[in-house]
Amino acid sequence: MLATIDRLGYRPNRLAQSLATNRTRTIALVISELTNSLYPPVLLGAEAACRAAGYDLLLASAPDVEAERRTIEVLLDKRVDGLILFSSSVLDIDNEHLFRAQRAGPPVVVINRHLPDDAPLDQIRFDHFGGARQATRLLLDLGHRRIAHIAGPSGRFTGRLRRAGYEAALRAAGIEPDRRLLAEGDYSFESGRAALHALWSARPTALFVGGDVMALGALRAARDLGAGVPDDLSLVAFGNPDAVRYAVPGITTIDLPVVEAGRLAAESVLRRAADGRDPTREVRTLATNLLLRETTASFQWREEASEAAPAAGES
Amino acid sequence: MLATIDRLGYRPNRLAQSLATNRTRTIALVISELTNSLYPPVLLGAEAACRAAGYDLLLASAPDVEAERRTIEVLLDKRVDGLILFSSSVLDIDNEHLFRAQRAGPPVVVINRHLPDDAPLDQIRFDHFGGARQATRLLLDLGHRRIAHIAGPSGRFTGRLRRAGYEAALRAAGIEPDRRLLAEGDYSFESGRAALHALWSARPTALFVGGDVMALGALRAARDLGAGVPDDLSLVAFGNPDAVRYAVPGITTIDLPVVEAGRLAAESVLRRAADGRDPTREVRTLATNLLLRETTASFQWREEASEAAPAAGES
DNA sequence: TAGGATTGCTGTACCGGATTAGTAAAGCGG
DNA sequence: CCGCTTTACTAATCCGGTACAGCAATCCTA
Repeated sequence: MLATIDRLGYRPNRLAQSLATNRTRTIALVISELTNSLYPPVLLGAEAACRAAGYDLLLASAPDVEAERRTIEVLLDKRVDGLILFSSSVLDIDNEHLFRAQRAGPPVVVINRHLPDDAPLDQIRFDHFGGARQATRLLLDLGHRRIAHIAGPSGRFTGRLRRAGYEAALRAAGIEPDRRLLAEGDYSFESGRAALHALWSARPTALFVGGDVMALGALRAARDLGAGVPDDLSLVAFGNPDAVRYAVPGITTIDLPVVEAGRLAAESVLRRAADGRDPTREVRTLATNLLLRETTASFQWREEASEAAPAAGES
Repeated sequence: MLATIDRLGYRPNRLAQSLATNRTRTIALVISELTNSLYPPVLLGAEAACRAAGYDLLLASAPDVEAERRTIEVLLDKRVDGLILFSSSVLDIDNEHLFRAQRAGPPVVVINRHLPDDAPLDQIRFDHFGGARQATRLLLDLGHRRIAHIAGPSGRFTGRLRRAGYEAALRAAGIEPDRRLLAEGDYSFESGRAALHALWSARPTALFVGGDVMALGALRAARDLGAGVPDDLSLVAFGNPDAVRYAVPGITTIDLPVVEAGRLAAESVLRRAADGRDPTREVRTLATNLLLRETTASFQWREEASEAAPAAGES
């Protein structure tokens, strides 16, 4: 009997099955920029968790909020059993459609999105503040005092939090953040390059860059300026180590646990899909990892001495 | 009446709808490596075409052939109306599952996959041979005679075709390809770097690299070797210009019309989804574009002259 | 104005399974 | 060996729509 079924190549019609059971055994992962190097590992983690639970994972792209709204509608129409969003870090977007989806539809979990702690859905966060503090501390521990920062856009919470972490670390070391040592970029290569050019007159000996691609730009700027890295300038980046993989020298990076984020998000959504409506909400914040590579070195007096005039001391 | 429907937020159950109509108004795009910089534009093109036709586009990942097989099963189970595959360029994979899907299920179209001309599905191809010939001709026209080539893996048809185009261009110019000017890489940065190091003793004045990331590696190698680009070595890459976006100098690249490939693939699959089973098969080959940037320059005698001994002439 | 054609609406049979009720067969203890 | 419970299989109903048939009402033309 079973052999016959197999021989005839029978496959139950999942549409009919889903219509009857009201479950599709499918989770959807909504991503914004396909190019973002953080996605592949997130997908990896989520996919593994889903397969382990016997669920399928579908992907959908949503380049902007409007597309996200549409995409979510489509996925709800397809009756997915769960929704994972890893999208925009923009601050002032309207998230009402997420709440509506979560209310009427399947469980929703967001990764790295700016939502209040008491938002009615599970959240996976990265510790941008702590990571930035970690980066800055490293530079402080190496003896640097004039530590510049190229921040992400202030319209993104990632940019804001990282800057806040940087400033907190400085203050904890008794250093008042210097306006002239701060620049803002837009996460692009060019903005990173321009930022370091602009900062250079303030004579930083170390630099914490709030984004991986911007760090590549800063590295280029250092070469433009004839500044040796790490001899004349120590550099720490924040972001995906894979994105800066081909840079020379290898950039010391604050790494985000993205695979784990994907896994946790999937597990979260799967649990809720199985257990029915559980009103409790989880907000988990994942710690960053420091990946020491070649762009960080102890502060050396010689550079300062070789300059025309030593900068006014600040301590 | 319609207002009431709207106010109550009624949405027809697509599962039931699809079960009854046997159509899901959904196309699936199967991708292998999420990191591949060619995907975003393909997605762009395919998505636009699908939306224009009122279809939804879903994504699914399939890192290897086994995963691809599974993924296709899942998508067939979901009763998608069409399947676009843009996956592996490996030569000796078993494509039987594709044919089976096409036979029993929705129309299938492949982008850049090694299949015989008479395979029972639509194909979108890139003119790897022509593009490589175009690249090599450019270098020939600039006066170069010692043109090296870093080929992709011979286990990939992309690697083979590009190498063939390179050799054809040389022969057409009366130059017999020189074994010592040929190296094979695996499309990785490191292999490109190592390849140019290995080729250097053969004194090339120009280099055609069969892959974008390998070209970055070659560029690095040139710097390792103290060779100025393009002064001492002209360089043309094959692949996605975006992938080498941040390289200095800007790498002259043979560009693939990926957006168009996505669009054509979607249109193809949509047409078949609508028109029913049409036994004719289309194989379309898309021409490449030459993107002139900064790594190509005319051959200058001075370099040869400055060398210890001129290479044995070949023409 | 009658007859045939077009239009509009209602009713019913599916689509392909899951679920549950219903029934027959088998198992069990007394 | 009988009556009751357990197990096995069959039949009916439902999931939420689509599609087509059937019929009444309206329209057109000769």
